[in-house]
Parts: sequence; C-alpha cells; structure tokens
Amino acid sequence: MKKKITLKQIARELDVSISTVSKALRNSIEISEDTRQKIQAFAKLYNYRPNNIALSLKNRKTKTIGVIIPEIVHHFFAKVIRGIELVANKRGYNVIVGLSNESFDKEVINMQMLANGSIDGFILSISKETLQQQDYHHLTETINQGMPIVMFDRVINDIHCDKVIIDDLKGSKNAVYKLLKNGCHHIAIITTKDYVSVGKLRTQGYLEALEDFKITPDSNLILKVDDELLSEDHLDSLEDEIEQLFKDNKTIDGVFAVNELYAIIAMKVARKMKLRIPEDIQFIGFTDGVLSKHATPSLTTVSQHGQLMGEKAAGLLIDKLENEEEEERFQTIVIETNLIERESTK
Amino acid sequence: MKKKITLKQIARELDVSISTVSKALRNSIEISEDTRQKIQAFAKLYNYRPNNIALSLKNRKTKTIGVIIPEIVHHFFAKVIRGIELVANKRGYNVIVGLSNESFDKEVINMQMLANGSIDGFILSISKETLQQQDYHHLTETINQGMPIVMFDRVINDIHCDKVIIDDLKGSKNAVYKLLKNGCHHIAIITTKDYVSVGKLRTQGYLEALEDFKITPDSNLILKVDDELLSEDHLDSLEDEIEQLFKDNKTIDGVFAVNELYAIIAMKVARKMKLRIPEDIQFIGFTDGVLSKHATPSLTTVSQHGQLMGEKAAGLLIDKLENEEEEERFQTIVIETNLIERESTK
DNA sequence: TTGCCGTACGAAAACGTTTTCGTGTTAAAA
DNA sequence: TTTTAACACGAAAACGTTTTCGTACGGCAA
Repeated sequence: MKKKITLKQIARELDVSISTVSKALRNSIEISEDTRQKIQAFAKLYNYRPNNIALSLKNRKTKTIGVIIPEIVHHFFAKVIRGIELVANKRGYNVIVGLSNESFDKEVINMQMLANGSIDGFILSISKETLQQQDYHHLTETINQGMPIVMFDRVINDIHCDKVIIDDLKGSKNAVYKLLKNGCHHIAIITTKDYVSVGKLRTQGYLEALEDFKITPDSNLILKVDDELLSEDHLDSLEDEIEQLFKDNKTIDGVFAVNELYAIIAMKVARKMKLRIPEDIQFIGFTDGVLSKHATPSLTTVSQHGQLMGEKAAGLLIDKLENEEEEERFQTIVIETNLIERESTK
Repeated sequence: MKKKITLKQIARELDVSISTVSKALRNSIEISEDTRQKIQAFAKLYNYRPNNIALSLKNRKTKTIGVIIPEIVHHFFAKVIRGIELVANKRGYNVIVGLSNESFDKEVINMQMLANGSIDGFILSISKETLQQQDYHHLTETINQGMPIVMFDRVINDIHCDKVIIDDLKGSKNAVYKLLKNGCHHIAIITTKDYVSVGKLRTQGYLEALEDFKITPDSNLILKVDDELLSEDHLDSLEDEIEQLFKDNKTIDGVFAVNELYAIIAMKVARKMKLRIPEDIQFIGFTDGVLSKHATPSLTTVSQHGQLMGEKAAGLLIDKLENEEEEERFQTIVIETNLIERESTK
C-alpha cells in the first residue's frame, strides 16, 4: 500500500526544494530542463496528484457546487441532478448533494454544513416545509456571506438570486387548452395546496384557460390534495378521493393533474369505473417521467425538461463563480414547456 | 455583505492571539472565564463557523464520502443514494456524487477527481462498460492508496473490499418458483447480456428453478436483450423483439424479467396481443420501483431494497473510516429480497 | 529574598499547495 | 578586471485551523 505522495516527499527524495518541485511540475521556465525532466519522471512514477483540499484552501475555492433538493427518489429531481452534474463536470466542478427530505430543519442544517467552505455556491429547490413556514433566513444569510445561489423550480420571488423555472402558468394553460379543443367541457383539476408555488401557478393556468373559453370554473371540479396523502401509504385515500370526485361529477370528461402520479392514479380510478380513455375522458399530467411514458394508456404530459433545468442552473452558477467581480445582476431563465401527446388524449 | 469571519480576524478585533480564540471557542480550561465569554460572544455575533477545508487539511480527513453510480435517473440508484445520504448525514458526513453514465472513462475520471483528497472513501456500483472491459485498475489503485471502497449491487468478486449485494440468484429463483407454483409451464425470461453480473445471476436463478421442477430450459424462451436497446429511443425495437418472442412461442404462460422496465414492456405487448393478465400469462419483474406499483395491472416484483443497501454501504464505509487501525477484514452483506405480490400474478 | 507553582496566554509548527521575492552562480558585456 | 544580466533554485508567506510547547506573571511558602 503506497500512500499518496506529496510535494514535500518528492522534494526530499530528489534533494531539491518544495518550490522547485512545484514549479517543475507546472512546467515553469524557471526550472532547468534537466531537473524538470527528473522531477516529472519521478512524479509520474509515484503517480503524484496535487491534494485537492490544499488547493482549495490556497485558492479559496473548492470547485464544488452544493445541490440541495427535497427528494432524490423522484424522476424530476434526478433529471435535474443529471443536468447539473453534466455541465459541472464538463467545467471541472464536483457536485455534492444534500437532501432536505422536504424538511425545513434538514434544509437549514444541510446548508450550514456545506456553507462553511465546502462549496463555492448552491443550487437548490426549496422544501415544502420551508415554503409553508416562509422562513428564508438561511437563504438570505448565505447570500449575504457572498455565496451565490441559484434556485430552480420551487423558487421564492423575494429572494434576490438567479433562478431557473418553467412557465408553469403557460404550461398548464396550454394543457387545458388542449383538453378544451379536444372537446372537453367539464374539466377537473387535481392539484396541491396553494403554498406549493408551482401547484398554485398551475391551478391558476387552469382557471385562466377556462376563462379564455368562457367557462365558469366549478369549484367542485377542483381537488386540492393534502400533501400528507402523498406519503406512499396514503395513496389509497387519494384514490378514494378521486373516485368520489368522479362519482359526484359524472359529467367530467377531462382531467388535468399537476403531477404525473395524480394523473396516473386518476386514470386508474377511471378505468376501474369503466370509463374509456380517451373516448369518455381525457387526461393530461404535468412533469414528464417514466410513469407517463410507460403507463397504459400512456399519458399526455407537459414536459418539464428537468435535465435542461439542471444544465441551465449549473451554467448560471458557474458563470457567476467565474466572473467574480461582475456586476450583481440576477437573471431568471424560463424554460419553455411543451406538450407531449400520448394516448390519454384524443 | 459580511464575508465569513476567521479566527485571525476575531483575534485581531479582540486583541488576543489566534490560539487563544481557538481555545476559547473549544472551551479550553486554559482560557480564563472572562476572555472565553468575550470571545464566544463575539464569535456568535459574527456567526463564526470553522472553515471546513482548513479542518480537512489539518485533520487529513474530509468527512465526505464519494458515491459513484452509473446513472441517477433510475429508481433503484436514487433509493440507494437516499439511504447513503441518510446514514452519512446522521454520522456527520457529506455525500459527493459522481455519475459514470455507464462509461468506463467517466468512471475513472470521476474517481481520480475525487481521490485526490476530496473524500475519505468510496461507495460505488460499477458501470456496464467497466464490467465489459474487465479493467479494474482504478479500483485496485484506489484501494492500494489506502482509500476504502464499498461496492454495491454490481460488484466484482476479485476486488478485495466491502460489498453489499442482494441474493440475485435466490431472488430470481423464488420468483420463478412462484410462477411455477402458480401453474406456469412455459416461462420465458427477459434478461441482459451475461457481462452484467446481476443479469447473469438472475438468469442462473431462473435456470436452477426450472431444473428443480424438472423442466428442461428452452433456449427459445430466453431473450437476452442487447443493452443498447435500453437507450430510450430503442425501446420500440425491444417491444418488437418481445412481440416476436410471444408470437414464436404461443405457449408462454409466464414471464420473468430481470428488471422492471422489461416486465412492463412485456406486459404491454401481451395486452396488445389480447392476452389476459394474469389469467393467460403471468409476470414478475425484478427491482421494485414506481412503475411496478402504478402500472396496470400492477406488477409483482422482487424487491431490491435499494435504500437499505445504501444505508448498509454507508455504515460499512464509515465504520471502516472511523476504526482506522482495525484489522483489514472485508465483509459482504447480503440483503434478503422478498417477493411483492401484485396483480400480475395469480 | 529566593524558589516554586499555577494561571492565562502567545508563538510556532503542521496539514499541502502556489507564488513572490531573494540570492548565488555563471556567462556576457564593458 | 569589474559590472551586469540571465539563469536556476530556495526561503518564506499565505490559505484557516488545532495543538504542543514555552513563558510572563502573580502568589505562596521557605
């Protein structure tokens, strides 16, 4: 077992100074051809690599970006990470991941753990609990310390930083347009409670689309799912709720769901009730994932371009990191959604 | 914008030495009650936190573990990461993620990037390309440098390190038993090429199960899918292959697939051919994910306990890291699979 | 007065780099 | 022969910590 070798050890072995070794390895012209060759050969033999931590300390940058997301077992967030990792790696950065698990405390702890020098900047999507409590001191503090932050998807308008979002309003509006144009007259929406910003926006898009078609929204057709129900075990009760919705409103001929899972479950219920998809009832979901693609019938969805979001976010962050003294201007990148039509719509 | 404060700055402000500040903050009895109070108050006011990088350099440990996986947009790997992150965080470690994207080169590069001091140890699952090329020098080198490695799921027997695996053979054997007991006589398997160790083992389990029931395997019923086909776009051709399989072998009444997606696609084909599930044909997949649970009919699967694997792997690694001078003994943890019965089997 | 000890603090090394500046040697120019 | 310049290298500081060791001071006993 040969441990990693350091400059000092090379210097001692070759009877030169540490500075000479360092310069030789960086091909400095200060060092004679002879010694350079000798040192480089020796270094290669012992597979020398500069210690990253020492470099980080010296340069006061770690070439690492911290990513904090609410959940990783989730197609969308996984795609975002893939995007981040892609451009981060291409530009010589590493990615360190923290999971908030939708908890405010874990989000704060995680940020504190990373903000103490471990990383150069953050990319994050806010946890639901944080959104609910509306306590953003950890964000403002981090920014005040001079550490750049890029928020994506679940963003907070008041916080002054770069952002990458999709046009939730337009995306859902288009989806509902589609249903309307396909002849639906009684369109239900399955959405989340309003504190989830994206849920709120998507609901708003639904409402505006109806309005554009001179349809008065029917509050009975708006199902706001309590998020506790998403916790794996409670999916059954969600199913029941939807079934009730369908039974109470027999006229429903279109369903727009603010995420993939809600849509899939709704389709399941519909099928159980012997409704034909898409003949009797059509479905559109949000967030394009594996479920949408491989469900039967496959689900028409508003694609969210997770990977692209990750790429953009990483690009923004690294740009900011590498143009330190740039003017403090923050931008918000809006990624266009598009409708992926599959079998659940006509 | 107030930048992070350092010991040196506190020392200067309060007109004491750096050592005094450091000791005061660590509650050393060397420092008088008075100065201690004063320094701690000041530090709190300025929200002092020790710089992690400096600590890492000094202590020669980073409290960070590197995870390298082939792909993150994958339910199983995401679950593993969640498990790793869970115990890592609990024990004061951070997690830095590298994606090999199933490529040998990216795996090597990623490991080199991290092995230069950024992390204390690795948790990894080998990329398919690496498995195919059977070039493991990056692994042995890392181990030789004294950096501990824990491999999970896709492991290499020759490499001397801790491992966490599931009993692929037993798991698939049980699955096929189930089909056999449910009355299937002509069971097809949809598997991968043999260089993927887990695919090979699962195929072997299938064969052994048949043997136990005195059934001679029919090579026509063994579909070894070329992995290129998994690359999103080529799923259609996989579908065609399966359809051909079914058409050529009308007697098939059970299908065992070595992953979830293969099983889902096979079910789709079956449904298209008007076969009733599970009456005419039954399905079991491997790797329990979202697809299995939410497909219609929902898929009976062999659960792989990804999160548990992650937890165990992280536990093993951290144990090793924290008992440095321990004897060099490596263990392999085998996680039991279990069959989650759903609607695709009788 | 001298010696000793405990208290409270500071100096400095160490972790592994990079980089600035200084310096000794040699060769070329004056 | 003396001055100058180029060359090749080393010393040291710096990044932010922790920790070991040293020491000034005061109080106490002899």
